[in-house]
Amino acid sequence: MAEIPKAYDPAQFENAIYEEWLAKGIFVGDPSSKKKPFSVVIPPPNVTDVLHLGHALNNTLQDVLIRWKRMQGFETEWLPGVDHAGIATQVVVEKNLAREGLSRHDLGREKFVARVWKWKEEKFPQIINQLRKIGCSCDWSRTRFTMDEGLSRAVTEVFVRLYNKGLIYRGERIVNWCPDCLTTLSDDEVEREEVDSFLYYIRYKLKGRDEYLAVATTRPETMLGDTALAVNPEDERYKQYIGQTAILPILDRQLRIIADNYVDPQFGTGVVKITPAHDPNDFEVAQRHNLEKINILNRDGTLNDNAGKYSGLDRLDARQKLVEELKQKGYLLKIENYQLISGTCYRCGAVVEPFLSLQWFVKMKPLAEPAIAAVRSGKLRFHPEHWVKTYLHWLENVRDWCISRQLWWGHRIPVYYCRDCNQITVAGARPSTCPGCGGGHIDQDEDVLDTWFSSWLWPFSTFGWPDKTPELEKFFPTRALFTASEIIYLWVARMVMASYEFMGVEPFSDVYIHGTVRDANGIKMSKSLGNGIDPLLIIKNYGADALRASLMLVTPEGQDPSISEKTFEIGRNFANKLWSASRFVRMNLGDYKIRADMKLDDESLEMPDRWILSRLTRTLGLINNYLSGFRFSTAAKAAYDFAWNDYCSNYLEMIKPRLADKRDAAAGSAQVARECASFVLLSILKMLHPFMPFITEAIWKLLLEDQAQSSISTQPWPEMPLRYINQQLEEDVGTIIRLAEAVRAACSDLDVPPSKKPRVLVRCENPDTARMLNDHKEEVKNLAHSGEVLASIEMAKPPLSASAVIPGAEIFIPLEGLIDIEQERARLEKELEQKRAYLEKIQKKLNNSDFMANAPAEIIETEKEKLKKTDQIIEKLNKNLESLTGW
RNA sequence: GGGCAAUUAGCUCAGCUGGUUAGAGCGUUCGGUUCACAUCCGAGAGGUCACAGGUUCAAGUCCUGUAUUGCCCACCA
Repeated sequence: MAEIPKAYDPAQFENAIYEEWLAKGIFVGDPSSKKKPFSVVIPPPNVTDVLHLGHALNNTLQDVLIRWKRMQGFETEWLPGVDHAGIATQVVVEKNLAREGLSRHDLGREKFVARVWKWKEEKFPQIINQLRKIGCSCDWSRTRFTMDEGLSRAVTEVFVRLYNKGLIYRGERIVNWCPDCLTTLSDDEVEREEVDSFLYYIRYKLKGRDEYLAVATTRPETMLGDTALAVNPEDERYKQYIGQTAILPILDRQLRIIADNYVDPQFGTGVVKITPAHDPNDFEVAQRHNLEKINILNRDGTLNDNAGKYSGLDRLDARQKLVEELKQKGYLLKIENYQLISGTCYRCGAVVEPFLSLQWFVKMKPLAEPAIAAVRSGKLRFHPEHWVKTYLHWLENVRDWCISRQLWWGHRIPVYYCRDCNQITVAGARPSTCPGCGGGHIDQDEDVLDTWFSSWLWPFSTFGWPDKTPELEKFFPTRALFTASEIIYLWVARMVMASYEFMGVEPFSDVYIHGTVRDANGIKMSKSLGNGIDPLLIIKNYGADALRASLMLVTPEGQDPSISEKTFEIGRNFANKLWSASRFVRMNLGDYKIRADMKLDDESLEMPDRWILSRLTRTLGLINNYLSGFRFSTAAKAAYDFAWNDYCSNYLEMIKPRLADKRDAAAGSAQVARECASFVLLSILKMLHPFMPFITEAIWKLLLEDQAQSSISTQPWPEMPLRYINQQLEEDVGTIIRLAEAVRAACSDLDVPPSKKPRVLVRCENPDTARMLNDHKEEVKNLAHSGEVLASIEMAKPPLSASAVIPGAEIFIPLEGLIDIEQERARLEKELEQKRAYLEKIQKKLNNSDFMANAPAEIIETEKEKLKKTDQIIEKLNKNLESLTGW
């Protein structure tokens, strides 16, 4: 019989095991299966770059759930894929081009897009490979990309449908403009930060009068686009000026002075310059008052001809020069320091400019309603629950979604313009002739769609929508979505909206929001900071299971995990423990062969066997509960504790002699121990498999030589009938464990070397305990690292012995010649002191008449019981202490 | 300016619906080459549960306020 190799070396087996899973087709979901479906779609990673630790966390969580459900007998489908990530990818590729001294304009649209595709062809397989290394059980036969043919068709279909329904419109609006990326940004793509800036006070002369009105502004250069001044209609200071005309300094443009409630009299001077083309508020004011909108910016952030002599300058340079001129000509009153909230491009960091342009929008209010109702009615749940507030806040205040982007990488907007008659056609395919005039001069809209316009369809477009496919039928709606909180608005809420609009149902029932991975200093891991950890490096150094188990064990539910490379030792050590324990069981099997479907003969089980089965049954119940409630970390810890403490430290230690006993007389007992140890080990492998798929599969194969063809991945999830839970047994073994601990502690305190193997005498309070201990001397000896054990109700304390008290029993360890009286006295006194403090605490409680009057009877009873027991223990400690005097 | 979360041992975190002497891992101290595992085993030290009030017989756990940290949202020029 082959033994399990001594060293746990994950690199030896991980790749081969993954290949085998693939070859067996275990991960492929079958739409024609009769089993109940359980599906998850991956949050498609951006094709911008390879995966980081955050992805490892995100995907491990999904894999744990999917593997658990697969073992539970569901038809599972975990659909993988990658996102084209519009602006993000375009920017990355442009930066790459820049190193060759080229811009995208040097290449032209077609060649540039080809270049991005090339990037995608490179990164895509790398990302897939990483997911495989991590062990993700994705259905690779259904891998999708947001710009592949099918998904592009879905995008066009959705655009056309929404347009025809009146939910997509084209309009002139103030949008966020990135002068470096040369595109519109949605509000969600603009990052806001406080910056130290200035508030400039400028005076505007009134027409035909020698009076001035002072105006405060943070962006003085925008005055070149002013078309009015505004005051609050209730502001007594300025009422008299309403309807008059002011003169714009430098350009001498005539500005109406209007009244609008938007103006806050408390802020600045109470007079606001109105620049309709470059401020969203001013735009609104201009609409109300029918003001002219003068655009002073070019797309690249330089000023245009409307700026007069400042034309051609960058807006920030122009600001300096203009302020200088205002100062010289006496228009500048003062400059104050001011904390400004500045918007910057989330991709390139450039200062975003409010910019008047013609864009495509989605009307969001009607789409938001069912998405709000879904959460209110409980059809859609968040874990942790508090995220519903974030979700609802956004949906309830949702604004129309600007979906056009002036980029080259993305889905082209399916809108066609006739050069001859200006007719607009929105269609799935380019019309050959204009439906309006029959002419053939047709241009497609130059812009592409926001990247989220494809990802909001992800849960159903990936299954073939708009076609009615068997996959869609079987696996949609999906069950759970795993993501970080940053994209609750950008993605999660929009998926819910799209699903209700096009599928009439929510896309998933549970949203699990996990934290963001931070480094040991609590700083968010990011590429730019260089504090990231490469998952592949961790896999190389520690193994994929160590990576996964560590992430699961240390990631607090719903909070950010702090992770350093050392974190992965936890998982690695645990994997090693599991390996070693399996090896130990394996080497003691003799001729016994484990079968995957092995059953236990309950009748022949001995006490430790029945105990570990009781513990196993409880643990499985806990894990099922935790996983059902998306409490992954708690579930992982329960499995970890059971495997390490109950199974390795206590059970295996207790049965060691039985396992190793080769005498004929012990054959039966030894065989039962082998069977039970094997059975529980198999259960441990199964319960750990979702968390640590590789090592559990590897050990599975080593243990089940004859059935090496089977995979643990498709084994049924372990289930234990509740009758295996045995409270009395757990208490008895609890007594044994406490006894052993007391012996070990005494020996350690008194510097008795373990090799000494001292005898242990136990004076029990009742005969049952004594009988139980005498019946299980071997177990006690093994756990206590002691010599002979003898228990009775009238055990005499031998002279010169160490003593200890546990509930229900006193322990004496004869140590003739070894014991240091003073040491032992000190031990007992310390113990006594602790018990006295405890006693005092209980007494205080019981002396409180309010407590006695109000607390439930059972609580009072347990307190009284505690008092009694502690009192007895103190008495025994005192006696044992006294017995030390005179030596 | 709003909202959300967090604050428990040196570090990272458990502690569910209030009631056994507040736990784990790492680190630390001491002791161990017992033939599964030194990626291990055993023992110990280490906590006024951020602060201040309150509810209660009883609060780490519930309420209010404060402080600190982090995140999200926000068109006051």
